[in-house]
Amino acid sequence: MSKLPADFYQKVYAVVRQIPKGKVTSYGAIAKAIGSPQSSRTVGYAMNASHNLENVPAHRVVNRNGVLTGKHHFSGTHAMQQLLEAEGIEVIDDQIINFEAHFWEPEVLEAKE
DNA sequence: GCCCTGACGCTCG
DNA sequence: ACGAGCGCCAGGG
Repeated sequence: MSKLPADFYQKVYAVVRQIPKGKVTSYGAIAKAIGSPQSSRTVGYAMNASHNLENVPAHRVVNRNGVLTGKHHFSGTHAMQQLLEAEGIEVIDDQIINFEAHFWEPEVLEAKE
């Protein structure tokens, strides 16, 4: 029942929206938080749709290497990097410096079966 | 209804 | 240690 694909998106948005300023997380962490650690790809896919939502700071979401893999999908070329730097996160060559220090692990949402 | 693509991640060579 | 390939889920043509 609550396993609808659309629900998957909502979960992703919910987690990303909870990312505090100056913090970042990875697709895999979100995927795991929503109960689908293997759906890391789908998480990124959901982020693409989240572009229409302002409540979803997609620029705070990077891959497990701390690389701005999705910056290419942003408005400009370094728009994502600019946003992260504005929050105090140092980004060089699409790579977040001290990624671990800025890493924020999302809380696991309770799946309502 | 089938095939391909995609903002990832892990395993194998 | 590095590179290539496969698996995962969902959407679009």
